[in-house]
Amino acid sequence: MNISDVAKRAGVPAKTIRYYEEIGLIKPLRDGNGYRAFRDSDMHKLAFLGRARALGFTIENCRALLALWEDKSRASADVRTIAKDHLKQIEAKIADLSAMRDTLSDLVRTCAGDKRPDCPILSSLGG
Amino acid sequence: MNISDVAKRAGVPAKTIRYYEEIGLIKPLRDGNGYRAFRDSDMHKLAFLGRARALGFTIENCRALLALWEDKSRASADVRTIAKDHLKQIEAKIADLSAMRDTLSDLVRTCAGDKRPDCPILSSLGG
DNA sequence: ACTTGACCTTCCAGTGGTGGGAACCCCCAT
DNA sequence: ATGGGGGTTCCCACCACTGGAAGGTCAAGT
Repeated sequence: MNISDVAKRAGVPAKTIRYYEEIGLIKPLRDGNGYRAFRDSDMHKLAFLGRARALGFTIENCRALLALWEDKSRASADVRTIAKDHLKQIEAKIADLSAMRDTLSDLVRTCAGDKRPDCPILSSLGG
Repeated sequence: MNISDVAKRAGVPAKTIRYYEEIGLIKPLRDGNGYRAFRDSDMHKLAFLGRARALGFTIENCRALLALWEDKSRASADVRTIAKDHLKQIEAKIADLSAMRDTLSDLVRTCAGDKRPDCPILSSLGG
């Protein structure tokens, strides 16, 4: 399989695949002409990575998860720890954004939004 | 005022202040020795920027908001448009993160997290 | 006068995870 | 032989900083 085939099948852009090879997440073989030759196992890894990234895991977490996935004698506790930590971070980010949203929607609601210069949004930012 | 004073007072790191000058958000004067000499107006701008950034506005939005803040004949509609757009983006991000959180918390809940290798998290990522 | 230490300055590099594009190679059909 | 659509490496850009090195300046203490 060439890179564009595996990109389509795994749902990961070719550029990203090259990057993942560069940082050692995958190690595709090479054909005589220098082209990357992807095995099914490479494609499965890439699809795994695509799904993990879609859940917001960092690359380093992905690396750890991939290693656990490959390790048939892993303890699910190790996986769960990573996922739980990540979940916590996501929840923290949601909390931050929700606070911003609340403040902002208050400001947007109280701003007339007309031709006059009076603006609670600017007043609030001005202190 | 020197940079560390204004940093403390405006609540913006000195490094960030230098960066804001570099990209033209503020234009502090200079003393004979080359030190930046901040006026009160510079500090107020920096405090404004700090609050806008805390609400998640991009630098370019901050630049626009700052210009409107300075413009005493602005229309509040222009401010409101920027804030509303930004609010929409925040809400979109919250939606994305919430979807991740839901999926992740399901997976974390169904994972035993013990010494055994069976793991719904990895199964889900594996496809 | 000298030293110390806390400031200040500029400049350069790196972050994360791609995306864009240049310059070049390879293969196949016409 | 030519064209087009693959592939390759390499470097730059993004966003908004952050860290660090190398060196100038200032005020206080000895």
